[in-house]
Amino acid sequence: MGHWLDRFIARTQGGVTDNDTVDIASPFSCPAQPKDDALSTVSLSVNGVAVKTPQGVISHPEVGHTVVVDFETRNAGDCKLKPSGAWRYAADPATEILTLTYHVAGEYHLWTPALPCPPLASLAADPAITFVSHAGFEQAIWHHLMVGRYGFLPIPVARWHDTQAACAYFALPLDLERALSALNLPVTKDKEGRRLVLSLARPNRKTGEFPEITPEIRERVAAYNRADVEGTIAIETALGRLPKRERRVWGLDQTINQRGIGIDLDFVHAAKKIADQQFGEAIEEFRKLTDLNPTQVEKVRNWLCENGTELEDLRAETIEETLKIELSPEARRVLEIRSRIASTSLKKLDAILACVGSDGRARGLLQYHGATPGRWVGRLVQPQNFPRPSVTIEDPEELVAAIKTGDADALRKWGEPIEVLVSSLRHAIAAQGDALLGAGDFETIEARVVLSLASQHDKVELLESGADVYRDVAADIFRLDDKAAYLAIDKKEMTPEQSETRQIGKNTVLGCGFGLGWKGFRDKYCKDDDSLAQRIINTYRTEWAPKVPQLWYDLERTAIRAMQNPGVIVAAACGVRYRLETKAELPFLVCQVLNGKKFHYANAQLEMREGDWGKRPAVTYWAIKDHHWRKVFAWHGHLTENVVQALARELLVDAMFRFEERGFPVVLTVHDEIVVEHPAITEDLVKEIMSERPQWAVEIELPVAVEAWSGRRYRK
DNA sequence: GTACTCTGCGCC
DNA sequence: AAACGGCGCAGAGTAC
Repeated sequence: MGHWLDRFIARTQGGVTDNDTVDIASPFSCPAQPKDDALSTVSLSVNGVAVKTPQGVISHPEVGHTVVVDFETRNAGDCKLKPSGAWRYAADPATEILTLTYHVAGEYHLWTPALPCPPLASLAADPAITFVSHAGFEQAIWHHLMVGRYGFLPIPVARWHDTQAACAYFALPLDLERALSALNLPVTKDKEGRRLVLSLARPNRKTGEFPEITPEIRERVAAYNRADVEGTIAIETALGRLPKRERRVWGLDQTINQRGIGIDLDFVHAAKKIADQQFGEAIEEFRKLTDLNPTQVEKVRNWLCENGTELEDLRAETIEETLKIELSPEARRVLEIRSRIASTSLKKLDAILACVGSDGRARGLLQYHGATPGRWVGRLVQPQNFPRPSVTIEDPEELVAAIKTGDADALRKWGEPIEVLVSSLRHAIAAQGDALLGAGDFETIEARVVLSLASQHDKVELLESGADVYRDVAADIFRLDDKAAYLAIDKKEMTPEQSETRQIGKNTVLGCGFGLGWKGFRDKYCKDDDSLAQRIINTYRTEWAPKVPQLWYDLERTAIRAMQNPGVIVAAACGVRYRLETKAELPFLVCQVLNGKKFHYANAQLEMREGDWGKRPAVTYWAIKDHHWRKVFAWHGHLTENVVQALARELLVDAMFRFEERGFPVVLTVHDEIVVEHPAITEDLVKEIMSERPQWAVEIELPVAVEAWSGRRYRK
């Protein structure tokens, strides 16, 4: 092993190179259980004037430098928190604060908008004080209401700590209640309080008036409010602060979420007008034929069955196949409409309108460390799953101009109007003022990382040489008659069908890299052909990339050894290390990748499992799965995927910091893609900034390739 | 009304 | 020597 691995091990001998040190203020230390009961504290400390701590006596160095805050609010208008997000909601003039509970120096205090509050004001003014809250809501309310309406001083991001970000980092549930429960901390379930707060944001059905906030109601809300502060303190005490580098990443996340991304509202309104009209017509026609809604899956299936067409499901692919055979005209029409209507992508237009601010920017679209290995996940508009265009047009502005006419017929020269709209959805995002968007993505990054980690260098080189391995694999899967001709097509000249075939080849290479079995492959790509699926999977594992399966099994063995030896760092051949640690009295399997970045498997256990190959140990952990906190098996493919995604995320984060340092504000990230907004951004600059490699990538001989563009509008 | 499950769809 | 890729959202239907 005379290569990078030796150097790596030599460099890191003696333990974990830990970049995970705490960098802000002092650890939080105050009792999770208050001494006083809720109501006495509430009534005795309204607006910060505590009986035991008279106004003016609170001196900041003695309070642990920390204030834990939680707001209860309502909107006596039509702005809803969930679709609008915290920033639009907080900026809405009809949003009002019901109560603010804050905890400082071991005591709970209540603030309401009625009175000034000198102690709270001086806490906000003191740069040494950190404000702690669960999620970004409190920051948004502070900015728009406490500062904007009540004259408190602003609290910059650097002075906030987010317990939800800590939950995300440790791969715990993000909502307060389930995070507490996962950590075995006491959970206060105040369903009545919750109902009360919700009811205050709804007008009375008879009178149409919003409920009046009486002192009694406010007192009840305050009790509910206090429970959330208690919960936030409990999380803070259990998890502490983010490690240094992650604290920086979170700070960048907050900056991106708060700066928002530019929206072309004229475009969105016009697109929505066409979409509503087209959907309206299609649904009406569908109703005439079936007396049903196209979205009623089970009922539509029954209707089709009664009309002579039996379908196992109504997925687009199934419908596409069915349309190839002979059908009654009615059934054909029903299927055509259904497949068009089923795409809910155009709902993004509504999602954009719900969360965009009065300055035309949408905020809060990303969740820090949303996935186990640390990638962001999308929120509100879900900017990470914009449809890839099926209709491609040289100049987006021509298409945008056509959509802005609001006339569906203006789109027909490119195709069916709904399909054209779906294809153009990304263009709703646009640079503002004289700025441009610049975007770059790391080409085939996951395949490169997994092959590099596995030391399958011949295939890394193949990818680097620009060979289209995806098309190569696709040609095999679909047994294309003229493979050479397919490989020879210029990528930009490919028909949608040819691109789609290539996309399947891409998914295959990715899936195979992460342990996809032949049955899984068969069900996805070749339903009736066991032997083809077996052949392809077998070829990948034994001929194409034989070192990759070794990587899987090594990672799994290493994780199991770490589980068997609590506290001991166990390294895999690729340099990735695992250790079973205890955090908040729970076992966490910690995985540390090549640059020191850690990610976590909460409540990890070793379990003997009966499989096809006899009884063997398996790692289990707990994660949110289908909205539930439940046990999950960490099988080899899963462990490998997590490691690869963590490394890909680190490359991305490094590049995001480089953009910011060079003055190019990042406005979006989509896993392997970064979007910045600046008048001077160019394709070449994006490539230059993103192509720089960190030392670890050089050491594992991981080449990065960046595909980039710049322009006024977001596009693929 | 709210919470949950299921189907379906989109991206990486 | 060997499985189940990850993620969020919309809408329908159901239970409470």
